[in-house]
Amino acid sequence: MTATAPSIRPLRADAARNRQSLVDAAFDAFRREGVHASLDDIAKAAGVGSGTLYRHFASRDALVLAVIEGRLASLAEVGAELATVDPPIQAVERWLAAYIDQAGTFHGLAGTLVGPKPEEEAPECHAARGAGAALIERAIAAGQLRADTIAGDLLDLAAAIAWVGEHSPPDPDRMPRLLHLCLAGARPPR
Amino acid sequence: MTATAPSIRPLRADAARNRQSLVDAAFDAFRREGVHASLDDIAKAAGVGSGTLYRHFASRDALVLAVIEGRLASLAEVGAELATVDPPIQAVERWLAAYIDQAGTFHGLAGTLVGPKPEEEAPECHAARGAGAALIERAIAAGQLRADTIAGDLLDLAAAIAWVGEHSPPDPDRMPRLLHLCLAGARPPR
DNA sequence: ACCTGAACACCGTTCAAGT
DNA sequence: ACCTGAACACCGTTCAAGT
Repeated sequence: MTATAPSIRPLRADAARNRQSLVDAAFDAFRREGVHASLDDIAKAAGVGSGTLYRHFASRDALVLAVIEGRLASLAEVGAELATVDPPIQAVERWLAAYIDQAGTFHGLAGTLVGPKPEEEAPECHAARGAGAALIERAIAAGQLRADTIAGDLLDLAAAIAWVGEHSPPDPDRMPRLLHLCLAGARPPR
Repeated sequence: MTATAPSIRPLRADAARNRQSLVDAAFDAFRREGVHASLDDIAKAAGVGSGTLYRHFASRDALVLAVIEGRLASLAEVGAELATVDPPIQAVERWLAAYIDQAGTFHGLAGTLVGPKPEEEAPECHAARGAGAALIERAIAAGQLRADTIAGDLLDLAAAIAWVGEHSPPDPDRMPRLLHLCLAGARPPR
């Protein structure tokens, strides 16, 4: 299931409006209370019946994805831009830092991003992670990461670092430090 | 709040029995459904009223801690035993592997263990993490970890690795691999 | 001192009835 | 085609009444 695959036919005008209201209301609620905010309250805040929420979003994850869709897309773009930045390992570090940053937008979001099962991974999520993986492969090819580095390991570790951030007292230095540590561990022996 | 600090006076016999039934029932439920299993069901399975559960355990975390108390204690013991194992970095790796392993006992348990706020950290949890920190300090003193390594960083990364495990398809090689990567990142530059 | 279980407020999800 | 909101099953938490 590809989570809110937009139907080929456009939505009826009122349905499109409702959908957008739900996404807006969800953004507010997630920012205030995390991704486990009450769906009922979101529907109320959007001014629609709860059934309408379920009609548009089959699951909580689908709604979360819809809310961060744009951010995931820009993460993919950033990846494309960084593809020419040298040294390659720097590009990787910058991109992963951005990924961690995005994963910290809402409390609980890291759990939506980690280890997606291929068959149920949303396309935007796949694109974003693919962009990161490409940068990692480039750094491997340049000999700046071990040849046996697994891109998924570093992506999931980045999500895990964001998760640590959700459970720690705020410390702006900590997450870059943890990221740097993980990347250092993936450098080739010299 | 130190979570289920055992009162000085022993419990009445029936209360002690109820408490143990609750811990046993919770263990089963957590193993089957993770640490977010229904507290009502646990009380039912233990054959007590739900109020009794709340009387013995002020919060879900307190119940979780009571269930893993023994495992945390043995983690502290293992730490003491490893304090003479050489090389020190090996002792650290073995202990953190055990920590990750324990954190994987129940789905959701990693979240109970990560980044505990000092003032509300349970004593058993404090003892276990202290044992790990001691091994880390020893490895630092031996020059096998960077001098600026922060023990809490490695402990939380270990919990984070266990969390990744909760969200990935089972792969027995992955978590040792991720741990090894993190430790490699904390080795001194040479 | 401790236990019970009804009561309350809340939440996710479905679906018959409406437009 | 889409929306509404009542209905259902469930859950955490409290507390008056009991022993």
